[in-house]
Amino acid sequence: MGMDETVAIAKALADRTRLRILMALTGGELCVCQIVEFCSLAPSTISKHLQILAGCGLISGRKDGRWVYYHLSEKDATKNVRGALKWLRSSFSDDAHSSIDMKTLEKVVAKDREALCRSQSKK
Amino acid sequence: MGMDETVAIAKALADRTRLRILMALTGGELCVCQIVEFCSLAPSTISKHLQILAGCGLISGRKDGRWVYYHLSEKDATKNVRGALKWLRSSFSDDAHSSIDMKTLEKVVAKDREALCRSQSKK
DNA sequence: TTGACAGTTCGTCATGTGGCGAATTATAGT
DNA sequence: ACTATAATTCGCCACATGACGAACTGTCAA
Repeated sequence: MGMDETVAIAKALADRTRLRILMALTGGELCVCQIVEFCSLAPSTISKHLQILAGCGLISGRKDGRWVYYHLSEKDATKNVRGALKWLRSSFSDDAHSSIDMKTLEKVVAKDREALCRSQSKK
Repeated sequence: MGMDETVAIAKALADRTRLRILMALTGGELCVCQIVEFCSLAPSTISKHLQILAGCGLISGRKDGRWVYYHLSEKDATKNVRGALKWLRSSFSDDAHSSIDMKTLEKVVAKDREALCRSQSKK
């Protein structure tokens, strides 16, 4: 506990891509391939971001077969993490751009998950 | 407004020195030379940190003669900044290390301000 | 007006960070 | 067992960041 934890959390939040991931996860858990599609970045890049977010407890992963689903930490999180997520939620709620981004997300979620993964492997 | 502001705030918080400055300022405004002493870093380094914190509205400066005093933003801050500061306050309050740091700060504040500046110019 | 000095800005350097593709790991289907 | 594939890890590169000292700016005192 202490300042180092706070620095780690702030570092995790100090990146646009990671904030977009967290914002996307406010709608519920997502598969890695969905996050990759949403962010339009390489799977290796997204995986690294997810490790950073999970490393300080902001998100948690759940493995289901070949797929891994990530979700925001809730009750299980430290008080510090919960405070950070609370700030983020209020920040997103008065963010005009978020709503545009959320539409992008809806399109991704609407796609069939298997078709999505197949389309990624073609690249 | 929006995500860019949130990223800027998070970047500003993503550094141990800047967090220590913010923590110190929770006790009220401080002169730059006091912050320099508290952090044990070069004035140019501290100045840069203060510009970053002020740049996203977390702190404000007040010039008084040759001295500049910085303080945490309050009512004048955006909702986003106020949310971030609220998170930080709760974070500092359960930080065991903060109390040690605050004693360091007390010693700095206890020193005569002019004597402090003189001792710095000797270096 | 000249000198001293608080603070900022500038130039430089070492280190940290985000991006990608290639290689690796683990799981599902044939 | 073998192949395909979701995800992670590794190695690399370009760029951002934090540190310093030197130079600059503005203000007070002699």
